[in-house]
Amino acid sequence: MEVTIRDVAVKAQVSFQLVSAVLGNKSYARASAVTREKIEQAARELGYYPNISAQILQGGSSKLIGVMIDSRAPEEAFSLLAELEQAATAHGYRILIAEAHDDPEKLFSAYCALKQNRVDGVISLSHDYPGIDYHLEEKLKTEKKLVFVQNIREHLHSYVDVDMAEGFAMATRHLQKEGYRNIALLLSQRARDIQKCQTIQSRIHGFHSVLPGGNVFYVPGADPGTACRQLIDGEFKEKQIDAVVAQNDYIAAFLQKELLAAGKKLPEDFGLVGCDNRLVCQCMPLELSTITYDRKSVAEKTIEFILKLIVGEDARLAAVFQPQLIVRASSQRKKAISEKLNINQIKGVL
Amino acid sequence: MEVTIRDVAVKAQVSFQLVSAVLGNKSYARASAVTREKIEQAARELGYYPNISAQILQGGSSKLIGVMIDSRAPEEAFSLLAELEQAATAHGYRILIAEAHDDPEKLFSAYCALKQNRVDGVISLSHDYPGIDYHLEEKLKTEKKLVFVQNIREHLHSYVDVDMAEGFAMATRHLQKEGYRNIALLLSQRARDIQKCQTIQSRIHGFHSVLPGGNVFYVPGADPGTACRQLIDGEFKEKQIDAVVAQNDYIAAFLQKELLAAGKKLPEDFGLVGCDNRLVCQCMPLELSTITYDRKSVAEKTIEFILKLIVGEDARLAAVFQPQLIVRASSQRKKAISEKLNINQIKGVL
DNA sequence: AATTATTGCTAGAACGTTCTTGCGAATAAT
DNA sequence: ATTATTCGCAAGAACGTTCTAGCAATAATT
Repeated sequence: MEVTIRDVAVKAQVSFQLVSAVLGNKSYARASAVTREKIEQAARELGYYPNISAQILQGGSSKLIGVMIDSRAPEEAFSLLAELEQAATAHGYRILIAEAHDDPEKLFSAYCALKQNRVDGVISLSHDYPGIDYHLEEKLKTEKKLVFVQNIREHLHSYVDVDMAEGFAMATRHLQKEGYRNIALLLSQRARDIQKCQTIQSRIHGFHSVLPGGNVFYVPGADPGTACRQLIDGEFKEKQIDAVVAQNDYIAAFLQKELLAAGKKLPEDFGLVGCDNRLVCQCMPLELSTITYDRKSVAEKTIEFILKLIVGEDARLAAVFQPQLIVRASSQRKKAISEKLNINQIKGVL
Repeated sequence: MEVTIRDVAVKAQVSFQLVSAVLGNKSYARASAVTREKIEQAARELGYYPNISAQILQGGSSKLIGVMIDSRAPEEAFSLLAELEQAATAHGYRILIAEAHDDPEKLFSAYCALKQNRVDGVISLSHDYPGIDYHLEEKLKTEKKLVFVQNIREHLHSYVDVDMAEGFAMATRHLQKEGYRNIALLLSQRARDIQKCQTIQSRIHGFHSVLPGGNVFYVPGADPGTACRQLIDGEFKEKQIDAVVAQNDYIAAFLQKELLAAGKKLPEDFGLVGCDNRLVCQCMPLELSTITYDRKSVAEKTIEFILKLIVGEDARLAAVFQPQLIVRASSQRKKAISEKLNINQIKGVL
């Protein structure tokens, strides 16, 4: 069925071991130019390509990098995955995905599955599911070739992270400078109950570093629209909130929608900053300001780290990227007031 | 280093072959209850898990399904990938991803890489890159265990598709019923030059089946906003277009944004239907009507097919799912007029 | 001219499985 | 009471590689 090294050997009339040495151009391969050519031609004619399983079995590498990801993760995770894929292929590696739900047991079994498939290294991409990776870390104290992306810090393992605390601080300061008086933080409820969630905590921390004791609200991921409406009529009015930094762009977008429907003048009455710089920012009536980072850089650094670990570097590698604030119309109060920009521009809507 | 079957064997004081038989509970394994327990306990204590490479080598299956995907593909592809991942794990399989750019050579090399990794079957997920899969099909005439998703039909291989022609026809008919007089199709430019692109052609075909000779426009993916603005001021005005079915939700969203900015009364003056039912539909000021399909069903059918092919079913399997039209505010002209719905609702915007 | 190094190759062993065959002992069928 | 059958296990071989060792023949060094 399968073309093996032995088939090539008989065709080239040499030992199969020599074929292995030549085709894998090993340092110990000592073959004359003629035999070399004979072998290569035979391989070409037979359409030989090596059996990776056999190679792995005798001690080789799989050239596989395992990625643990929650398939129900936010879109960001997948766009990061795409970048990881790109970076990995650039170095001759492939990505093996393992489902990693928010259950620590499943996460660990995903890890085992990856190891069974002889991946050379593992990347943990599960976002927003706190406690889990911590659990995993407990179990994985001995694992060296593991990189956490955007979810763990100050632990045993290597990681690549984005300083979202700073990102949210930047956004809050920006809203202050634009003249908003009462800025709140709007988070997705999904993560509410979990105190240890790094991604949530850093957002809160960054926000409170600028506005100690500032209001934090939550909307459920399931129906953010109605929740926003209720907030606008209720707590926002009550506490005179006039600007929001949102956990992600979609929450900001839903809020913008409801603010518009409630008759608010934007961005004068209410300022908005989202997070992630998704496409939705640019197609909203008032383009959304947002906190973002360079996904390509993060992915490349992650691959760089895992490759270093694979070749045996015995260190805890860490990198933290600085996020970036993209200022668009949704938070430019001063400009809007001075230029009466949006008032004129959108006046004719209905 | 690694815990092998032999380690378990010495600990349980049996032959390693018996360990293999018992742990893999083979039909030919005949062991007494006591030895069985001894073996299992030894395995547990040593933390044994099988070496897949060795299993594959002796003829076993990798329990891997390869997916060829363009990592720069639209988000839909990745959400489908997530569903595939789910469905595959439900059957004990894992997903191995291979980068598949729009270059036929690279696509083929991705295929080879998957085969090298001994995947049991292959799924082609590359969207919107026409001609490629056709090329691939040429090269892969002999490959049986291959399923195309949403990009090829009427060819040699098995496929799962969505009848987007019908979807776009439905959308067009719906807009007609709502009283729009001059409906256009708005496509993404990226695919314009390629005549053979199935996904584009079926959209056009569906649109023209209802409106023969209806206008088709294109916007570049890079800057849809400005393009929409130009269309509104130019050709839409000229040809008195008053409704659009868009290739995807984002194009529809950008158009809505620009229509609002241009002072159009929506949905009375202009009707909009998008495609894919992404989150953006629901956070736009006027929620977008959209054409969608059940990604979960498509993914599950795909996995069902590939599993059938893997177990040796020698047939060309095909499934075509019917899309679904989700009607939201952006196309409900009659309702808006009769209820003066949005006029009142959004009046206060500025 | 004798020793040593190098070249060009073959042979053996190992990686960790699974499957087939074999072989005594216990059990069942005739 | 004798032959068949099943049970409980072990031994051998194979899957396709790579790596080390070894052995001639030739080339380089003394």
